[in-house]
Amino acid sequence: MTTDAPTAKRRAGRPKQNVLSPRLIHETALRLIDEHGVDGAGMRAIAKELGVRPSSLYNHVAGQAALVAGVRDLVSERIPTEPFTRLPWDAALEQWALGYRLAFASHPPTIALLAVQPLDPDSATSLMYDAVAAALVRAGWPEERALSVIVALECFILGAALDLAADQTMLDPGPRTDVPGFSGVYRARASALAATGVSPADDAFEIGLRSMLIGLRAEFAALPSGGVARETTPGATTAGEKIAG
Amino acid sequence: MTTDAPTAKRRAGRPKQNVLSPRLIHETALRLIDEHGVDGAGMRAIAKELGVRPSSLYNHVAGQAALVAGVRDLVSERIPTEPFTRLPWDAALEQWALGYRLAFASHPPTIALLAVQPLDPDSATSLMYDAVAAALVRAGWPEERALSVIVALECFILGAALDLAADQTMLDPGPRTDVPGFSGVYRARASALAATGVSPADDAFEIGLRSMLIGLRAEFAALPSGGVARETTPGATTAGEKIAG
DNA sequence: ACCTGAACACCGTTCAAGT
DNA sequence: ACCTGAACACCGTTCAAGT
Repeated sequence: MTTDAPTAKRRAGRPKQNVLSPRLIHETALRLIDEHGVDGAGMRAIAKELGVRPSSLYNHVAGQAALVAGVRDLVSERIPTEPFTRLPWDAALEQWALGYRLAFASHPPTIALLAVQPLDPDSATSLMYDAVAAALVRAGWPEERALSVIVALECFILGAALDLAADQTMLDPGPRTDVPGFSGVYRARASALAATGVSPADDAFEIGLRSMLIGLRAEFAALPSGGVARETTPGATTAGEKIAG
Repeated sequence: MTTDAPTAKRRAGRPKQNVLSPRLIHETALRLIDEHGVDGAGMRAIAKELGVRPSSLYNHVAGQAALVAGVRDLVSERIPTEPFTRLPWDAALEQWALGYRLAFASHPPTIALLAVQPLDPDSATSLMYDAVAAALVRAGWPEERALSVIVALECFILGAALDLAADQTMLDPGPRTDVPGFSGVYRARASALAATGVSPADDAFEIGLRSMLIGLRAEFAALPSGGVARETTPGATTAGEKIAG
C-alpha cells in the first residue's frame, strides 16, 4: 500500500532477482512500528507490506527474536559517539544521553521491546559501548567502575525514553479529591510548563540528567586518584552552586 | 496443576458459589508471570490454571489491557511510602527508590509491561504519587518542580529494574578483540565484583542512585528559596566530598 | 538459494445457551 | 450474574513443492 512498484503477482519458485534481504525486512519492520505501533509490525504484516508471503521472511531472518534484534541495531546505529572524541567526559556523556534518548524517542514503541533483549555480541551496540568505555578510562575513571557508570546513566536514559513513549497525560490524576498532594503538583507543573512550551517528559529528563551529571562529577572528584580531574569541563557545576536556569 | 482443590468437572450455567474474582485472576496472572514469564500468562493460560474456560475470565476483567493494569496495581501496592512520613526528603527518596526497584525486581517480566501502560486514575499508584509529592512540597520543593523530580528519579528506577530483569551477562562482549575498551572495563568490573559478591546490576544501581541524590541535593540547595534546606539529611553528601565506600 | 501455498498449533475475544 | 461450549479472526512457524 505504501511501497513502491506495482508488484505483479509472483509464481512459486525462486525469483531471478531476490526481492528480500535482512536489511530490507528490518527497515520495513521499523517503519511499520513507527506507523502502526508494535502490534502492527508482526511477521505477517511485514510480509504483506513487502508483497510477499510470511514464510518467505524465514529465508532471511531466523524468527521474531532475531527480527527485533535487527531492529534494535538499526536504532542503535544512530546514536552518535563522536562527542567522546572531542569533549571532556562529562560533556560527552551529556551529549551521548541526548542522542541516545532521541534515537529511541523517534521510535517510541521499540523501547520496551529492545531494552530487555540480551545484547547480540556482534552488534553495533557493542561498538557504542566501546567508544564510551574507552573515553571514560582515558579521562581517569578507574577501569572497574567505568561500566557501572555507563549502565547507571543508561538506566536513566532508557527510563526517560519509556516515559517519553508513554502518553503525556499518563499521570493525570483527574478530578480526584483524595490525592491533593498529587493533584497539586500536577496542576502546578502543567501551568508552569504551559508558559514555557516545554513538555513534561523533557522537563523531567532535563532535571534528571543534570542531577546525575552533578553527582557523577562529585563521584569523580572524590576518587582516590584525587582531584586529578584532568578532563572535566572547566567551570561545570559540581556542587551546590546556583544552576543556570 | 499447582492449584488447590480437585476441581470436579463443572457443568455449564452459573455456579452456586463464584469460582472467580478480579483479584484472584490478577494474582494468578502475577504468579504465572513469575513462574513462566510474560508469555506463559495469557488469558488461556490463566483460565487453565484456574480450572476454568477462557471466556469465563471476561465476566471479571474487560480484556488483556485491563488485566495488566490490575497486575501493575498488585505490584505497586507493595512499594512502601511510609519513609516519607518520618525521614528527610532525600533519605525518604532513597528508601522509596530501593523499595520501588525491589517491588518490580521480584517480578522481572512485568517491568516492561507495566512501564508503558497509561496510569489508571483510580489506582494504588496514584496514592503512592500523592505521598511522595506531598512530602517533597512539605520539605520545601517548589510545587511546580516536585513532579519532575519524582518522574526523573522514577525513570532511573524503572531503567534499573529493566537492567535487573535482563540477563546479567547481557553485556558480555565475549572473546571479541575489536572492542578493547569495552572488553577491558567489562573484565575489570567482573573481577572487582567477584571479590565483593555484589551483582553488576546492584553496582550500577548504587552508583546511579547515589549520584542522582547528590545532584538533587545540589539542585535543592540552589533553589531561589535559598539554602533553607529545612529537612535535608544533616551531613549528607552534597558535593565533591569523599564518598564513603 | 529463495519464493509460494497449504497446514499446524496456537492466540484473544465474542456470544448464545445453560443455570 | 456467571459459567460452558463453540466459533471467529487472528498469530508465528514449518515444510513440501516449485524454479
